[in-house]
Amino acid sequence: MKRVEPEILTRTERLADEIAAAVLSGEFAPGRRLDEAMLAERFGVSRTPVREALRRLASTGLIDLKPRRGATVADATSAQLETLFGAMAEIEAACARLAAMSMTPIERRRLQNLHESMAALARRGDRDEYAAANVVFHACVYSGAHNGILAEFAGGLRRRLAPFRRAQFRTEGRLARSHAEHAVVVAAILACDAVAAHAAMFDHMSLVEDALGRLGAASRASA
Amino acid sequence: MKRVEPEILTRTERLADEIAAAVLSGEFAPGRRLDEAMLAERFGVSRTPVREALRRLASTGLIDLKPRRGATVADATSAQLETLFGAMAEIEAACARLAAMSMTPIERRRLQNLHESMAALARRGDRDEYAAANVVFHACVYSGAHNGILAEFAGGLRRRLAPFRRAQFRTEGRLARSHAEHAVVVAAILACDAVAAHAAMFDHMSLVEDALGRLGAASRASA
DNA sequence: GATGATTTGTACGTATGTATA
DNA sequence: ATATACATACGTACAAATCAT
Repeated sequence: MKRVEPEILTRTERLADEIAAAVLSGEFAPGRRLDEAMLAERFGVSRTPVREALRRLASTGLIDLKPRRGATVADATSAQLETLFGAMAEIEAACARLAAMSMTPIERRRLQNLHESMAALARRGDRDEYAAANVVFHACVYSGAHNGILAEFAGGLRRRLAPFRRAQFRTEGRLARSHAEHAVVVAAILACDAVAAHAAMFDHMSLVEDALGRLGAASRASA
Repeated sequence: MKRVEPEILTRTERLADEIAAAVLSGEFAPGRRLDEAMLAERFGVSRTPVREALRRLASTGLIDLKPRRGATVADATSAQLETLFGAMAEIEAACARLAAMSMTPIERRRLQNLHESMAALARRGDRDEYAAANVVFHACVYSGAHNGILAEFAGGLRRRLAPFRRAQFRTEGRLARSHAEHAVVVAAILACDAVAAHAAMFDHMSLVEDALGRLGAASRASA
């Protein structure tokens, strides 16, 4: 059996995840200055991966980055972040719609099997395994849409938002809810119901945005 | 009076622009490997700004970047026309959906005025003027969606498809039909009917594809 | 399948620009 | 306003992984 690619994570990527988690947990408050030396020491790496992680996070809008003036934690209300999540929801929903219409029987079967195998992971609460399987799940939908351009867009957005998505599975009960939402998506796709697939996927993606919205509201309230 | 910030450009940013220009001009063909040392020598800088420029370009989707395997120019131009048009239809439809929900009264008014002014152009059969106005019309919908990322995607697709779209308004009666289709889109957006706006725009874009499909079939038949 | 060449990932030093006293 | 301190942008060296032979 062919294994999915082993998901190589470079130090920069892990760092980006950790910094994002620190920001989302509120440890690094909005407006706080993030200087490279501090981050390097704190996470036990040199400044090079720190720099690259900061660039990556800046592209998602999580932090602001000005030349020669360093990085600060962006206001969680940053329009860019909201925009990214909104675009992601739209494009994933479009992929689900197309997938419902044009997936082959084999692709449908594969999606179903994958979804069922994820039930065990959700029950076990195995966050890492579930997160990995989740990536495959969504990739299935992309490829099932049979549109390389949309898949490319979706993949690009997913990469940009990866730190938030990984952090998200840390919240309690998220796995079970995610799996339940997937079930609705899968049912609609298997039933070839394009409208329902669109709606189900849109809902699923919107919940991530909700979590972030609550975070932003909380930090605004405390200010 | 406060001046806008003087826009300091770091070496990395200038490099990203130059590399992007080389890719878009076709000098760096899709699929081509972009190794850091080559780029560094060619543009007369060290590898550090090259690396950061590549990270930045990867986040826009212009190049592919895999850990330990380097960068390649994203294979976008090899994608089939059908896929491009399909993606375009989906994204335009998504923009129309969002626009129906979130356009401001002023934006709605502007869209309506523009649409009405295009009626005269369609009646006169002024293809060039109509085509120009058509670009503005769709740009209105993008900006009305209030999502910069989707607008960016839509604009990029429109640019890529521009050569194919130019021919389309030559078809007899196409102007009148286009305007009639726009009318449905505008009505749905003004009525804040998200579902109808999505459907109307999707139809509109699909018909464009159809027209081109017939054109392609005709040229193939004559070959 | 092993080995060497090439290229990326990482560490760290230096210079320049920014902010502060 | 000038100087001082400090953080960033860039350059370079080394290590590790990939690929070509």
